[in-house]
Amino acid sequence: MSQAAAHAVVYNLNTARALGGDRALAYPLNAWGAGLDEEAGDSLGLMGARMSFGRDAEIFGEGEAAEFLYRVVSGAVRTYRILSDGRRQIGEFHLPGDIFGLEAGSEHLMSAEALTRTEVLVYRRTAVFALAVRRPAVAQALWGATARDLERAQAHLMLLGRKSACERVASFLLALAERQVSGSEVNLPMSRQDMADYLGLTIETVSRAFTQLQADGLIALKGCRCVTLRNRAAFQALVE
Amino acid sequence: MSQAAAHAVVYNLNTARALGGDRALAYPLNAWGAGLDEEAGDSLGLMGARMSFGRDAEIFGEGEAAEFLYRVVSGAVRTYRILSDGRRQIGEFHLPGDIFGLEAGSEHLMSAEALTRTEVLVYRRTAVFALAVRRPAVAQALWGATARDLERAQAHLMLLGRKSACERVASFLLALAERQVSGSEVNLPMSRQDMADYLGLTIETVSRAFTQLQADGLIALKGCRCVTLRNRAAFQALVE
DNA sequence: CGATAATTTGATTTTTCTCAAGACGCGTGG
DNA sequence: CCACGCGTCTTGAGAAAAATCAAATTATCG
Repeated sequence: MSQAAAHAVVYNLNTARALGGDRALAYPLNAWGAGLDEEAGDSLGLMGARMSFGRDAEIFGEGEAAEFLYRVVSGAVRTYRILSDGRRQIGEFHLPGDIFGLEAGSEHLMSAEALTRTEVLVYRRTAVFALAVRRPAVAQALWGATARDLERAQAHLMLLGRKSACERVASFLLALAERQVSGSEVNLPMSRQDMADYLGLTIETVSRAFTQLQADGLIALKGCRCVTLRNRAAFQALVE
Repeated sequence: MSQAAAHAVVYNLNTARALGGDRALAYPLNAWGAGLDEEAGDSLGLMGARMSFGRDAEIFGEGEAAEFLYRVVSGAVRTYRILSDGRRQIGEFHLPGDIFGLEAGSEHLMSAEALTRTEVLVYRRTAVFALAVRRPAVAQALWGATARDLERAQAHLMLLGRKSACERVASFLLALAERQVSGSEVNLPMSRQDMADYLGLTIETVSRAFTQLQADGLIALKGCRCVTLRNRAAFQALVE
């Protein structure tokens, strides 16, 4: 995020709910434990500043102070790290409803960029933490968001450790389908390169996996950014 | 955990601090944010039941109800999942001071086993959550433990995605060294197979990486469970 | 419609896995 | 104290998977 943009956010959050706009939110923060559907979002008493980012715009960078928490309203976000020799590992893709930017320490350990034009709600970290002290519901929501991030990172680990290229791509598509509302038609907001960097593969290997899955009748492609999952059972078998 | 053992724990926790034994604790739960050293452990007002597990004993299994949180007192723990065809992916190794068993949902998504004879403190999940509602320090500690778990899972992801076998092993050794108090001498509580299943490699490849690192003068082996890290600078370069 | 970027496909090389055998370490029992 | 046996670790050779390098094809956007 640029310094100017960051300061704008500070101003907005400090001037208390100046911006509104929490109404379109699809997935609320959740309470302790398994109550993932509870409408706790509106009870937070916090209203994020709305910000908008263009395609490939940086939302925050590795090493920056972790001043804010973010919730995706529309669009999609990738968080990633770059190794010294330029290799990139994408940690997670964040879709509408997801919270990102949570850090144990005071600095961001990853960078975040918008995949496409993306709107986020921005919450001041200190404000959220301060409120959490007074309101258990906020503390619960904060923990729940973090625990779900952890769960997703662990699922990602299972992909990278011991799966073949085809299995990784298939698992990825299935997980994406389950996060999107649509039925068996999945829209891919990310490029093949993004997928490759998420799955620990090269772009060519990802492409070949798509070709293979198509040949096996597991998917159909309507352009390279739209996939239909056929034969969900075979998918589950490949993925498990 | 056996049913008998689980019930014993329920009993102990329900009968309020019957067991004591929190005094030897090395690393407390921490507060919001970066205050990792804060002595918040004693302020929790929760006293875990102490349990002991032998080598390879199951602490909990995938799919079981997540009734408890665990803190390692001594020994070491692996959490893992088994894929349908028998491949095992280790999610994390937990050393003394670490909290494990945190779940967003109500079921454990991984299994946990003791690597060696291991002592843990066991906290009833519902008790911790109930206390967190009344005491912000407990909520903070809970969030901090979860956020650090997330951080570690993300670091693990960076290892698996885009690194060579040697880089993975070197990164692993360095991370382990940084978690242990000792200087450059690292004790390995896990087998080569455990490391392989953590790093997404085969046991042979891990062994060859050790041989390579030794040939390059980056490590020295005193038996296969004790490694000395020479040339920390070269390590950092290999790892970054 | 044309230019440019993204994706797919092909040929070859590198890395890691697999299968096999040998060495080492460790605990047990003589 | 030493020999034996068993499990773990290391080493080797060949096979498989994915990476790399290169080119063709397809999508995207002005």
